[in-house]
Amino acid sequence: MGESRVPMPGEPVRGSSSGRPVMAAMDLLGRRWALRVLWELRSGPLGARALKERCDEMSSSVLYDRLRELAEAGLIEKDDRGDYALTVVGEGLGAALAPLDEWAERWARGKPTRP
Amino acid sequence: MGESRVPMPGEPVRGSSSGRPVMAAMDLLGRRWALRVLWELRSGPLGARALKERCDEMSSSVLYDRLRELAEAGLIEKDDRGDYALTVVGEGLGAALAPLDEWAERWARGKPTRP
DNA sequence: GCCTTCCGTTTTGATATCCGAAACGTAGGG
DNA sequence: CCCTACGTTTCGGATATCAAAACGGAAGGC
Repeated sequence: MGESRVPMPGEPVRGSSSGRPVMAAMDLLGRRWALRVLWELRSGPLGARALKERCDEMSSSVLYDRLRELAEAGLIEKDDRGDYALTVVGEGLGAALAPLDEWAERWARGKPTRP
Repeated sequence: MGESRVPMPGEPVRGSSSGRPVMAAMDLLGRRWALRVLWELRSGPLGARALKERCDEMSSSVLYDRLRELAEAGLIEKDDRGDYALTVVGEGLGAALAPLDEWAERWARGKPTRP
C-alpha cells in the first residue's frame, strides 16, 4: 500500500535528481487528490470523514496515503481535537495556491463551454 | 492508453461535480508530470525529445498523454516550428505557478535536511 | 538510389497507483 | 447491551504510469 517515499526539499525525488525544492513540491502535489486535500483544509481543520465527503467521496485508502505524505512533509498535522489542519508552512502553500484559483477563472472565461 | 477525459472548466470533472474551474485545474494538474511539463515550457518552446530529456527521462507515452491533455485544455500548442509552446492562457498559468516556487524555497528553509 | 541519423510518435508488457467496498477497533449515547 | 458515528486498514480489481522497443518521416551524405 502506501509506503512509498515522501518527497522532501533538498533531496532527489521522483522526477528530478536536482534537489530543487519546487521539484519536490511538484512530485508531492502531482499525485491524485493532493492539491485538493490542501485546498479543502484552507478553510479550517477537518476530520477524515468530513474531508472525504468534501473531496467527492475519494477513496479512503488514497486519502490516508495523502494525509500521511502531507504530514510527513510538514504541511499538515493533527490539531488538539484530532482533526487534520494545515501547519504554518502548509498555510503558506495554501496562500501560494490562490493565484491558481484566479487563473482558473480566467481560463474558464477563455473557454466558457465546449462546442 | 491515453484517451481518458480531459478536464475543462465549467464541466464536471473527476473529483468534483461542481464545475468550478479550479477543480478542473486540480484534476488536470494532479497528474504525474503535468506540472513539470508546464514548468519546463515556461522558458520557451521545446520539441518532444528535448522536453523528455528535461523531465529526467520521463516515459514518452505519458509525455504524449500529458501533451494531448494540455493541448486539448488550451494550455499549450505547436508553434510554427513544430515545437510545443505555452499559449497565452498557458503562460498565465506559468505565472500563477511562480508563488509555488517561492513557497518551496521557504519550505526548504524550514526543513533543510532530514535527520 | 540507398544508407544513416535524428526526430516525433505509437505500441507493448510489466509495475505502481488508485478505486470501491468492506471490515476492524474505539468511543459515546440511549 | 446495542446502536451509531468515527478513524483507519485491508483487499481485489481497474487504471495510470513506466521502460524499452518499434514505427515512419525528413534531412543529409555517399
